[in-house]
Amino acid sequence: MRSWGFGLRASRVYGSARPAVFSGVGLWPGIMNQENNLLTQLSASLPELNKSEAKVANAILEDPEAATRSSIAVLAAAANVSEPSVNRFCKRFGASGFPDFKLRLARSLVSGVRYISRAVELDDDINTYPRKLFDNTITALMLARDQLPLSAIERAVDYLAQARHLYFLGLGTSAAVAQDAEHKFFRFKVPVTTCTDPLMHRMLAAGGGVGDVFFFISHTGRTEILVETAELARTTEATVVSLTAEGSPLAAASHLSIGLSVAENTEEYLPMTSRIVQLAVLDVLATGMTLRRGESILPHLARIKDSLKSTRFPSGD
Amino acid sequence: MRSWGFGLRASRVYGSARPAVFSGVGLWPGIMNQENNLLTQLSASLPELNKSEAKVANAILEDPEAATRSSIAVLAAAANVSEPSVNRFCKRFGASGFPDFKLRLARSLVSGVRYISRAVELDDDINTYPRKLFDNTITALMLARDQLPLSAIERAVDYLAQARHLYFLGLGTSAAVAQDAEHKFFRFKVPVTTCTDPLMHRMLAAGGGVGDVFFFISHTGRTEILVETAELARTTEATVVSLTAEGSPLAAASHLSIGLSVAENTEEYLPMTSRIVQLAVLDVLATGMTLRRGESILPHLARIKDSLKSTRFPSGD
DNA sequence: GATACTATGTAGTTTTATTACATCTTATGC
DNA sequence: GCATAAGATGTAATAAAACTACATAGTATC
Repeated sequence: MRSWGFGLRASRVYGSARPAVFSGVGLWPGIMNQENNLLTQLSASLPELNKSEAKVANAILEDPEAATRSSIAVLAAAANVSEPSVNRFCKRFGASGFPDFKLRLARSLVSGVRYISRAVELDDDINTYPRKLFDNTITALMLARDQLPLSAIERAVDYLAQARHLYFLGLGTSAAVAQDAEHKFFRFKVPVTTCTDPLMHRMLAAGGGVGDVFFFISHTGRTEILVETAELARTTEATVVSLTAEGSPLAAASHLSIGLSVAENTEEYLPMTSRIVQLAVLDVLATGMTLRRGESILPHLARIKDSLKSTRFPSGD
Repeated sequence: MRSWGFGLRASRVYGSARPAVFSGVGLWPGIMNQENNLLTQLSASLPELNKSEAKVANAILEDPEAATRSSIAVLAAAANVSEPSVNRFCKRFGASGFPDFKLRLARSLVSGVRYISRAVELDDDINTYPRKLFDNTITALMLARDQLPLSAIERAVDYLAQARHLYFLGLGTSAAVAQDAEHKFFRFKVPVTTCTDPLMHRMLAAGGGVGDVFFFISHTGRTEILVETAELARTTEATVVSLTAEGSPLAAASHLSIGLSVAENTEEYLPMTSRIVQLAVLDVLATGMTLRRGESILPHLARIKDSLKSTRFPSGD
């Protein structure tokens, strides 16, 4: 018998039934993450299933919505298996039977990420591709959330909170992320510098001193000029922090690296999910800084926010 | 007979059945808002129901979770009514029968608790606040995904695809979003201009002509200078598109508005979720444009992507 | 108080799901 | 390469659940 890949194995003590693939219980009702989403489980355990079970799984993945409305007979016919096979399939996934399984499936469909194969196809239309893209982004965020290097984040907040001058440096798509960071961190009464000129980067890095924090942002972590700038900054008294791919040259060049492992679909031509995850992490850092500063910073933040009021048309609410 | 409060009345033409209390159909399955949440409906129509139906409704409201797991017999017993009464009850609420009703109920339960945003508290620690922030972002994306104004998006893609020159204009946090958009849309061989200087905005807008598309990005849609610029652009032959709050002055000033209703937590001092949703929508637009251009654009996109290779340290994979 | 209509329940029917068991398939040891 | 055993899958019978037609009880109205 094959191993299950999650450390579960068949125990032959209690009878001849195969082990449940998953019997996960939600944290609390309504909150779903990738791990307890039925569809995700289904496609994840696809290779571990035997022939007829795989047929059922595929039939469900094909049109999960329809599956929730079908009777066991209809689904069995769609999958080309017998009704008991469907029933066994349901039990393997922790359900008490087919109706229970349908219920779980229905729940997963609501909050879950619908499409398992998420690449946009050339013949997708307006009803499919926006959803796929959102689902990809959501999935990436869920993944990142669950793999967040919390200790690195905590240390990064330490550095940021103590910084006398912040530099956010990024190129290409990451330049926009750096700009966003600037718009966030200037609120903490720290001078923030962002720029996209790599020569300027070098000069800033060369002039780094105590209290300066150079924060590098790069999806790949392999852009030569950026890595060189980071190395240059490290020869000074400044602190070098990076938000980049785990184990990349840029990460190696930094005092502290917040390692992300966002798998940007290599088939995609447009950078999508990685920068959104970066932004979310920067939100975390900025919030961490707010918490570090304590209540005293709140009036200051409020003042900054209110300063924009007079530039706006009054709103109804 | 009393009126139902939604303009529905009993029509005695087609037989003696009482009218359905609600036969709302979601845009597509999985989309729920307060109005078509079954529990909300249930308690709302409680006074309109007759005795046994009210008993059933109460039994369900008492423990909706249990109701989704019960058989019709169990629920009938719990409500002290007969099974057909439960069945009729289900049909009155638009379901095809009891199983269908349970399915809808299960979905409602998920979506009911789903849209709770969890605010960060001052005493949150590293184990709680990053997760809260990610969850809030994910929730915002799910909400946006489910309320995406698809027809507006489709029309926006039309405009963008036909544009001879694109201008992405935004201020503050939205400036970073505009910059990101520039980094995406230049790939389609269209001249793209972004800038953050409002005087420059005005001059650009004043010079708008046929084929120019001004794309305004603003969370509130109420920033005066931006709205004025949009109005100015509209006096020219250019097309004005906006990605902003539904029903805002900026939306009104535009030929086409992609209306978002991201409820940025007003207690928050840092802009967070709104810009991420904006970015995701821009991803959708860029993808829509790719699809519109068809296969022929792919080599071009690949060339642009490959152009960066030589700037990077070689990677293992 | 009779009438007509609505509401609710009973009993039977149909549909759906589950179980027990038989058959076929696949892996393994000799 | 065959025998054996374990597993996988289907068949058929059974049980459970849901639904329908119809009967009866309740209620409002004249």
